[in-house]
Amino acid sequence: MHQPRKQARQARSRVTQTAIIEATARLLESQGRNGLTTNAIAERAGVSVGSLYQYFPNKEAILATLIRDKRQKLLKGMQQAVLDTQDASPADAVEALIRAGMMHQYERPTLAFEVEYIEQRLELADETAALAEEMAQWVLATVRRLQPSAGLQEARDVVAITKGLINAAAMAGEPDGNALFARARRAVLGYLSQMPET
Amino acid sequence: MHQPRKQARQARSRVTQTAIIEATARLLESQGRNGLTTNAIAERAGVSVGSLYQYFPNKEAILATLIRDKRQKLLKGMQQAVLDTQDASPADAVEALIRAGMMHQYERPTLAFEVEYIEQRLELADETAALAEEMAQWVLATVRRLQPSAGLQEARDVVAITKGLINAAAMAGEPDGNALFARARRAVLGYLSQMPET
DNA sequence: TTGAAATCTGAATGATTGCTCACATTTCGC
DNA sequence: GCGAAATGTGAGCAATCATTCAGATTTCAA
Repeated sequence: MHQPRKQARQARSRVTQTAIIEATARLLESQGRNGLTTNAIAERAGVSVGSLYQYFPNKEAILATLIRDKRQKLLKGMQQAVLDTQDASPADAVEALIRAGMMHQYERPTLAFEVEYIEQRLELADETAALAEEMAQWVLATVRRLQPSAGLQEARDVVAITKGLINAAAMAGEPDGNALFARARRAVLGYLSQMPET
Repeated sequence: MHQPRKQARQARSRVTQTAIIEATARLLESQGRNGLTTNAIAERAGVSVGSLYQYFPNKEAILATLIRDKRQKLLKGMQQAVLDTQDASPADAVEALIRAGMMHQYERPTLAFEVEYIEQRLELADETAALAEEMAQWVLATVRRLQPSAGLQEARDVVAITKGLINAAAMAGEPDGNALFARARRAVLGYLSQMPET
């Protein structure tokens, strides 16, 4: 039984690794989980099947890595937006956060949807939940500047609402990211403005 | 080559047909698209594999039928809600519509999510888009009573926002449908209240 | 009661796919 | 340059799965 290679020492191995992940992403976008065979990944990445197993113990691990990468980048982008707007007005801060999160996903909306679907059925559930919770915390911090009575549930809802809009736009093949952003902004600000007073 | 049976004449055949569809739904809920093999469907339905092919030309056709059924029921439920609230206040009408659509999906939220995923990658795209558009029209009619300036895009967004909240709740295993409804109501009414004045 | 149509059965088939392994090629410190 | 470590190769194995088909069982009109 092959153990995946412990450490990549040469530059070319990192190139291969990246190629595999990117090939996986592209195949997911174009074919969904159906066309995603190990042979297809290898071909698309321009390497042989064997190479996949030098870096990943199995197909699921490739997906897991891809998903982790995506999630990590999304989180970083949102953190950055929060930090960048500490001196801005609350409304601007919320806007920037939406824009950061939304645009990040909107760059590859189909991929974002696939990733979300796969996450559910992978052993990543716990890990993903933890990351989602951290994301909700950052959202909460910003949202509270606008609506101090907001709680974690509201933060999660803001994320959910945004995701819903992105997915719908992706399925409809909607091209205009800015129009989408404007509507997401309305949805989020509208939701927050309806918070029960207490 | 087997042609799927043209017409079911005996009662037992309808029982079998229903059992196959329901078994497919249950498997989707519990295992996702992975565990969904024809043999598993047959076993769960308490029939033999051969029987599947008496009623469906292939596996995809089973899924297509399931999806069509679900969509049809959802549409009917929402139409009913609209008709039932023609004399009610605009706010109540919107509420009833949300409740009808949301609760229908929330009964089996995991299945709803799977169905939505599969729809995308099946040849149902056009058919589904048509149904979605019809749904949007019904939503629009009701939403306009509250916000006359609303257009088709807003109606679609209302649906998307609600879907986003349902999916998030499903993934989190949220048990309280009523709390979810309250938040969906806030989100939708909030979104509509932020409509640009014109 | 009977026989033809309807329905059901499940082992067998062929295609697909995840993964392995024995070997080839490339890199790099010395 | 040299050799060992790192990296890459791809035909082929074993498992899985959608689908078929020849025949068994059930239904029902006459």
